[in-house]
Amino acid sequence: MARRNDHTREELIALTMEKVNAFLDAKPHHELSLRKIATMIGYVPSTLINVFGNYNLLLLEVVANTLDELAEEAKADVINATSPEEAIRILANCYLNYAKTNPYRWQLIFQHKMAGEELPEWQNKRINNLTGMLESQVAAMTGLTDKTEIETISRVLWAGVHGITLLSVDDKLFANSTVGGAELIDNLLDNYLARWRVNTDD
Amino acid sequence: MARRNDHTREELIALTMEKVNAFLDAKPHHELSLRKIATMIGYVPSTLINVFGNYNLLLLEVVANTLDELAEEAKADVINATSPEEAIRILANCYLNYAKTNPYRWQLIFQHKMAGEELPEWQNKRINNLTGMLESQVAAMTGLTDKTEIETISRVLWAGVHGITLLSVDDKLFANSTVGGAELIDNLLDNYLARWRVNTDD
DNA sequence: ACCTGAACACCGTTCAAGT
DNA sequence: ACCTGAACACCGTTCAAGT
Repeated sequence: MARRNDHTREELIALTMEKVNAFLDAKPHHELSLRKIATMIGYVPSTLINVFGNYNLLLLEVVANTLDELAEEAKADVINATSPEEAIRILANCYLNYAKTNPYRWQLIFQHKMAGEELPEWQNKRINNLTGMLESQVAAMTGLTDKTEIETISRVLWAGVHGITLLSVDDKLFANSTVGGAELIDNLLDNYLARWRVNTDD
Repeated sequence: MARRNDHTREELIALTMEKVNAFLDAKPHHELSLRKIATMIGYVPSTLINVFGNYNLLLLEVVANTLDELAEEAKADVINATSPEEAIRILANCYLNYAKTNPYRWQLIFQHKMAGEELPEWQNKRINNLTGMLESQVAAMTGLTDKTEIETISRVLWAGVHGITLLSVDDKLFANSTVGGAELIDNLLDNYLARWRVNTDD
């Protein structure tokens, strides 16, 4: 293949993201490779290394895209909430639904390892953005002011929903009955949140 | 290397498990490879394929070993429980502690993918054995008889503890404060189990 | 019949050679 | 100066050749 200059650096990034996301709509990320991506976009592996630094950083870019998409959906969904508790429930179901409809992209977020390197600051920001949404609703619902307490409750909720989603997407619930992820999330929230629920009859 | 017959098939399996477990005490499984294992035990890659079928099945054997070890520890720990709720708490902490002390072996259980092939029956048995321990304690604590309800509660507990453990081992809790896995598990159980706790003052 | 060396088709990354 | 072809050091798996 001769020297190519059909695309700018930005176009190459966009093209790569597009093709990788399309691939992850159908197949898990462990069937993907740098060389396959290079073929998909009509360039050579070393071109991708040139643009992204290495394969790990390319995947991190994909993860960033996915987190942005998830955050957008979450923001669009919580608008309809009429109470903080409903907002928490909407966020939890949004998380499960996103993972169920985009299993391979969602799995990549958590199966992606930085292999020694530090997570870039912009990635931490993205995650703090998501956890921040939850924390503000927890604060509003419970009326608590202690930061550590709000953080603890938010982490428990997130870990719980995350665990249910994970086992649900991986089909590792091993339930003999037909208990699905949505029912488990309902059960978790019904009972865990009961402690802080303000009596609506007051 | 000349033809080797120093070990029986069983000795080769035991030798492999020993070396792999030792490796996973220090390094994550994604730094492991069939070829490295072969070198470790002084054999050739194709010998391992001959014994285990393929690399995936070799790792599955390691996972089985780990699950057995975890089940043993869990069994040894619950004996000291003076109530079903305490048993649940012990099981949860045993899970977290095992994962914390053997992070790379624990990660392998859930990061290992069968790549299309079905999970063997003996592996399902091992997992049912572990979830069964939890279900019987949930049944004892709540006094519920509905199988689906017991299963739901058990799955929520497991997913919750699993999620907390996962984020804790991966250092993905992103907590600014010093909230650790143990505190989160306590918080989850304190509040989630409250609904079914029999008043001890009665 | 059983075991394995060599070959095969991959992989991510490097860097000298070309434009 | 910038881009990339070819090379490098890996990977899991196959199977013909050897014992």
